[in-house]
Amino acid sequence: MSQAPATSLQDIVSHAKEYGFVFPSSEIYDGLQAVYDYGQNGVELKNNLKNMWWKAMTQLNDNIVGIDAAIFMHPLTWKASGHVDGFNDPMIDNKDSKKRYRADQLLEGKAEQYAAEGQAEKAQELLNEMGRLLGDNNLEAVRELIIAEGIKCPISGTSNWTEVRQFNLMFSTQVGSVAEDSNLIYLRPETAQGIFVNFLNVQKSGRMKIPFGIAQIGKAFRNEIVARQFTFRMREFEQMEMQFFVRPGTEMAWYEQWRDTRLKFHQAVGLPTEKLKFHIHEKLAHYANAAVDIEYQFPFGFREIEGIHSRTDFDLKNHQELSKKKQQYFDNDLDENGKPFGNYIPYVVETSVGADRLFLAVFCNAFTKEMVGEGENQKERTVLKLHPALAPFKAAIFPLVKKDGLPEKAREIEKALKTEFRVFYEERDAIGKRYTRQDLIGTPFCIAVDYQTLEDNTVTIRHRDSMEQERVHISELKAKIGYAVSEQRILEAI
RNA sequence: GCGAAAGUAGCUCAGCUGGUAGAGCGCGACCUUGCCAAGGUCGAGGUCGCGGGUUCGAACCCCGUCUUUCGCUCCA
Repeated sequence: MSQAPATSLQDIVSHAKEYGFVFPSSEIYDGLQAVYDYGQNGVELKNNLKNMWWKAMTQLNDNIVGIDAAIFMHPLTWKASGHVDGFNDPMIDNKDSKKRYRADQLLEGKAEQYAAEGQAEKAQELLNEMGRLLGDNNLEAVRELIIAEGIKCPISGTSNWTEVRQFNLMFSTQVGSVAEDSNLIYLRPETAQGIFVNFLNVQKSGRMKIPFGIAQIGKAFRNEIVARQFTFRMREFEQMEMQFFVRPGTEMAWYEQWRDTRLKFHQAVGLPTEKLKFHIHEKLAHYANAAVDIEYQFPFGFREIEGIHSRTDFDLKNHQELSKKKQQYFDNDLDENGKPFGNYIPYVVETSVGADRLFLAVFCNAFTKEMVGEGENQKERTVLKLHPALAPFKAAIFPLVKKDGLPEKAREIEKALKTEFRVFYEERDAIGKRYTRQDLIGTPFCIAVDYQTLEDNTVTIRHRDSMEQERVHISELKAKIGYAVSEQRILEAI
């Protein structure tokens, strides 16, 4: 038995394109970097994943409801979230080493050096000056300050710096049909804020009691410095986020619970335990007091597919401040002294999955090259071993040959099944070729209609992963396929 | 943004020291065919990423440009 051939990301990218899962955006115009389109099979798989997530959140938890907020939001939203101030990093390159640094980090490093040398005052002065210049957006002065401080590139040892440039995380656009009157607004860089600004709307209209959650699936947009690794980093991507509102002080318990629940979800959709791990953030973002990523082992290494963050009351507190609208909740539950917990701004535990990353993880995991057959008949087979509930097509129906009434019989079966499952009918080419085509797109079952079918109404079901066949009566098909492809199997495993 | 490599049929790729483009698979039609990419016959499909230059002549040499991949920088 020879070894199964190694698979690379390149194989997966090619397969995704060849079989209608993912196409490069605007390919006829040479493409658009870091943007991809989902094809006829990709959209099915992605929709199935999104649907599983939606049900895992809203159907399995009676205290979680969903919303669908707009992509456009009031500009102050991004002031409150910290995206305007927090993610505009000034960048500078060293011309000799070609290394890029964050200008503020270079200056902070220098300040630390002063502090270590006992010149605390000088260190503070430098930081103040830097803060002032960055506040004024005076990038040229920041560069001059770096040069004046004699900061050198650790690699090249020179001060041959380029100008300082701003890295813009958010995409902006104009709202208002007349150019002069229009306002600059941003395409949302995360869906979370659509949930936060609707926190009270949902809480009041749904009579929600803490703890409760709001789930949302939607597009978000970010400028990436580099876009690599296929759909792992895209400028336009889709998030599946759930913000869970809790009483302050209870957030760590909920954080741990959601961390474990979310891991189970990824296992339930078919990602193997040994390819998943937690990665705990040591350095926390400006809004979090605890953060962990669920990482999947892609062909290019372990990478984040989901983040679970304890966001404290950072977002709601800032929205309250900027909007001047109270974001408080009155908690009627009684504390240990028998008094209501009363008014507070809830703490938030966030679970945030990249739909595209989950898709890529599931696709990479399903993509299998294996050797089948014995001796001289041994050959390579490529098969997408998707969880049956996620597969674009649930079953394919083939008449063994295109004559003698077999196609008519097969069409009858197709008609009976198509209202329940997405099925594929094909009568051309040799049946082996048809089986192979279905393997390539991950169809779990192939139903073959042969001469025996005409006599006793039985067909063969060929199983994708084992390639084994079993003969069943036509009347059993719905139950047999239905169980295998049911979402219930996934939801029960969470 | 820097460095390196690549761009030829739907896909994977070949194409020598410059001489008007090829294979395999796939695709379409027909014939054959009783279960794992089956055989046969015929057929469609390419201004060789784009623009310029050198040359009698460029897929090939030179310059520019775009796109992709890998590495570095960044990563909420």
